[in-house]
Amino acid sequence: MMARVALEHAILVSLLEQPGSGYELARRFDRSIGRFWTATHQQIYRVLKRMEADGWVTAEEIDQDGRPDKRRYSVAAPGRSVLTTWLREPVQPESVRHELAVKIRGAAFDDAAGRAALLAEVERYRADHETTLHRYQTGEQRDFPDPGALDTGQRLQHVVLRGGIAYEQMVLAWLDDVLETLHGLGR
Amino acid sequence: MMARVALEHAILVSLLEQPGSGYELARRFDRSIGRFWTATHQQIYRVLKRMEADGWVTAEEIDQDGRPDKRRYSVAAPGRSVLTTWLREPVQPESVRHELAVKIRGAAFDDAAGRAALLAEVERYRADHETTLHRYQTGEQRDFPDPGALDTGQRLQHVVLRGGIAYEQMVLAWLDDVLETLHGLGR
DNA sequence: TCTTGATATGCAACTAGTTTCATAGCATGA
DNA sequence: TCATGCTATGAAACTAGTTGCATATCAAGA
Repeated sequence: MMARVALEHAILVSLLEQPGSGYELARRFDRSIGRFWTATHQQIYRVLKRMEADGWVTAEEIDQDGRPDKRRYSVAAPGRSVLTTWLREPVQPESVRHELAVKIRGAAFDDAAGRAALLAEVERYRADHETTLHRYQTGEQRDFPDPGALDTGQRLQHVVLRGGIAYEQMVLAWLDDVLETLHGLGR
Repeated sequence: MMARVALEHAILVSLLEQPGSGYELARRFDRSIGRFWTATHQQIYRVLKRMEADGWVTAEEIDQDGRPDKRRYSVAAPGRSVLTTWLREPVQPESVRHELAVKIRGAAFDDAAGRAALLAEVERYRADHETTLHRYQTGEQRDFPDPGALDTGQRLQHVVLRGGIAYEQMVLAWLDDVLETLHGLGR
């Protein structure tokens, strides 16, 4: 039993890369880690409590002046061994929840007004992905200016980021195809 | 409240395209619909019961000789109006759960043996995606041999399938990049 | 004959994830 | 001064999704 769990492992990786508070983790899940694993702050706080109780992570209270205190978490030895065990297990297929694709097929059962509304939504959605792509590309130039001079961890982070960039570029090209197809229905 | 729900909507679209039993839906979710929305047969049977109770779908008992009876579901008027309402709501960002990406970043905290094991997993994973791509391409040639002569529903299904193909091609190219990067760490 | 596998449906128990609400200090700008 | 927004954590209630088990028919092959 157990085996796929998942959020725990993403948190362990993130804390090994850089210890931090629940709040900081939530922001990372909105940014870098969130590219391939999403989580709300509620879930993160809950899972961190459980991981602390199980001895996978340790917490340190940090007084901050001007701001509320925070609890900085770090990975403990048992957490690290949980992670390495998990790393050697077979990779599960990625799971996709692509609402837009469902809506596009659903548009066949709506009228012209509905398809026009969908078209506008696709354009908004495209703009969001364009913003995301630019953010990734800016991050790449900032964090990996000299790809020849990276250590192991940085090279692995870089190849994952390149995956995010390739994904966004693919999505943008596909959305152009979708827009053209939706326009073509009207003719 | 309510609004994102989701599996219900994917089932409504699938049943509008073609009425069918829970079992048949589960197979479609393993194949075509499953490209962008996954669900187990348990979840599908449970949601179908609820949708039937809410009057979104109607069921018809079908006797089959040689096989167990089945219940064929069709979308009823209230279900159709639920769907069109949902179609006009803003599209939620797709949610990605990409375990492999977490493991790649995690590999920075494992030893050479762990990275070698990951490399083998990435190769197996790549073979799976190659199979998926071939299945999509075969399906495309079978279902859309003449892209000029398609009705609205088929054009929309086709553009979603092209998205699946573009996704698989992008994944394969990225996995080659990952393999090269993992090999490069050993040198 | 016996096993395996496909068709076909479902309950029960569990785990994961979301939403709503609450609290509290300080900074910034209108 | 007042509203807004960011930092920071959390409880409670709910919804969604997974896993394990159970059942039954029939076909195909060992």
